[in-house]
Amino acid sequence: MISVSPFKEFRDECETALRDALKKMYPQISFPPITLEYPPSPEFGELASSMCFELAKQTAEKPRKMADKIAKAIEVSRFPLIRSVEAAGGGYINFHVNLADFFRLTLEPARALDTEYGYVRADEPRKIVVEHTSVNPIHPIHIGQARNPVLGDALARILKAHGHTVFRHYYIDDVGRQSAVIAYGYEKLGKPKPEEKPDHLIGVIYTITSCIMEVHRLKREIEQATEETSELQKQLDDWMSVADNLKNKFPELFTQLLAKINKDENPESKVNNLIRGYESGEEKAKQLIREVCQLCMKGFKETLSRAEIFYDSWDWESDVVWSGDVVQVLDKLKTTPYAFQLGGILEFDADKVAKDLNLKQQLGLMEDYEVPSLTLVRADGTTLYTTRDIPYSLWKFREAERVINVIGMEQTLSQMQLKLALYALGYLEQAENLTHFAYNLVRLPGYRMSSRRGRYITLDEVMDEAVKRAYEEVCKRSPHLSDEEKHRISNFVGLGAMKYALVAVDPAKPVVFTWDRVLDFEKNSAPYIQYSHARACSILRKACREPEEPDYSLLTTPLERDMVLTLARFPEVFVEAAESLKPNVVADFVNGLADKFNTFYNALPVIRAEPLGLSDARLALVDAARIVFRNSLNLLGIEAPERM
RNA sequence: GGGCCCGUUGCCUAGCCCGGAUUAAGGCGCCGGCCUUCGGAGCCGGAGAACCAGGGUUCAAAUCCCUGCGGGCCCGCCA
Repeated sequence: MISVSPFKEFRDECETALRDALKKMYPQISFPPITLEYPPSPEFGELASSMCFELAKQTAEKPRKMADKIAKAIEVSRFPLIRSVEAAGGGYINFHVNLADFFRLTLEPARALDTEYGYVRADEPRKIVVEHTSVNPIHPIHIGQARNPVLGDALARILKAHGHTVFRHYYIDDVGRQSAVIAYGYEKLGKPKPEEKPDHLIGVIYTITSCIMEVHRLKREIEQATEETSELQKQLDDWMSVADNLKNKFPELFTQLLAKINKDENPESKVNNLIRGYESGEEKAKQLIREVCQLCMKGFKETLSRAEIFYDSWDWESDVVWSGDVVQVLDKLKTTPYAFQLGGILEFDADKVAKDLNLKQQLGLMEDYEVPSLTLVRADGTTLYTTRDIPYSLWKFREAERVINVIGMEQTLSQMQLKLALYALGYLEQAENLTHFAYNLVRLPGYRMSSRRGRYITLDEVMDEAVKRAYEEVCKRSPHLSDEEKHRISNFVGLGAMKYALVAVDPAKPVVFTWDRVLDFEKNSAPYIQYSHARACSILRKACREPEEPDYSLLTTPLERDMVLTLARFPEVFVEAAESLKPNVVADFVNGLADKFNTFYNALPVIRAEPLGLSDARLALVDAARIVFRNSLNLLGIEAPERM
């Protein structure tokens, strides 16, 4: 029987030992579940308990005295992995692991399980949909949005490794107003054929069209206003300066579009007609909008596959609408007490659902907080984004028991309303298994990205720049390589650096984008970890032998102890990342492993170590490290190269 | 007005959910070392310095609770 999670075996032994000793020495007291923590220093062992501080109150003893009695009561000989137990400090109980056995218990399974090491299976494997990216097909994917696919992809990989069946879905939002705007501009220009990446052209047309329309609308509003117009005037000035900017950057397109749009008496109503037509399935609108969106999606697929991020399903929002499911859901909602008419529109009373089903605490809300209601249907009969998201969520639940939506945290409210709508419809299980995986925005220094203003850095640009910088590094560091080799290396180094920068930070924290931050090649970066992996591979390659007779008792330095402990904890770290949906935990872990590995590498010889038993033990250690590097990087969607 | 999230050194980040032991841990930057030894995208050493503030709970608080302050986001017939 090989150990799937070596450190957990030791932990389990310590827990049992402690529990038994407590029961034996203090049968009269009640105690909570055993907890163990990592001691701050090796002299305190590998695991420690501070339970005596709390429990000593029940017996009116000094914590230290209690700890002494318990430590003495533990029969170490019953537990193969526990070398010794002692009381320490004011009342700690410290457990020391039997190092030589523990090394064997860690290194052998790691090497035997190889590509599976660390990937502990979930107790109950489930079918899970991870919906991510879902960038609107109206402009190129920009760096702010790129945090989404990188996180979503890592999440999907982690859950899959945890034994779940994972489906990665991209939701193509083609029904909203923004699609009608781009379609309108695209048609006005005579459906131009893109010469470069189609999503870039679409982005320019969208920005110009929406800017011109915004200026139109504001001018009209100012004309018709009966009161104060200074606020509107300010907005108008703002948009006029955006317009100037666009005119300078894209003079031809801008002039053409302006002339064409100005011919329309009321561009706004043309766009509204398109929205209505598309939603109700009019052939002409269908053809036009699908064409623009397809064109843009072609560009997206290019970008995403370059980033090595792939999907199992591309879901068109319009298909949800045309299937009739939106109408069906609305009809059903109308029969509940939670839908009501308000001056020609249909509203959803999210707060009433939360109250009736007593969900506020569960949703993390104060009892007196009133959840805003949600508009389901406009006065003209068309639906809104969140409305359509209700049947779409049910689609996703058709193939999965759990749905994770990777969506920016600015959508927290609408995601909550969506969940409440599922409750209102009686889909309790689905509502409970719907998770909003929220992440914070990526900002440019000084201002927020705005796709409507054409103010963004595209993911394509970031990848180009990343690879370009990586190429310069490769040329500096490995001038002897062939140019083809240099390009291959700079590709995975650049992309890795970018992904790592986006996945390594707690998603709840905002990221300010700077090139230096994203394209880091030093410590605490993907290239640093890739390099460590390549170094490990290099040693194994040069050793030209298998570690056939490792003598683990010869691994006696603190560096070796640290490394093995880290390798042994990988399965536990993985489980935490998978169960609490924290890809950044993996990034943090593997970076720490690289630190330890490089220190070890620098301080101790492996191949030439004497005697052979020691050399073999260190080789096994390096091999296990190589495996953990690779398996960790795989979870993050970052390549683990054998040379670089 | 209400809600959610964030606040750790000159800058960036980990630790917070689940409170524990010495000196709060790393990276960037700064200073000084290390290539006749398995790959210097590395290693070793040094200087420096921080848990937003104030209360509370506790034997013990960066971590839990309360009140403020600062920043971001949301509260739309946008997505």
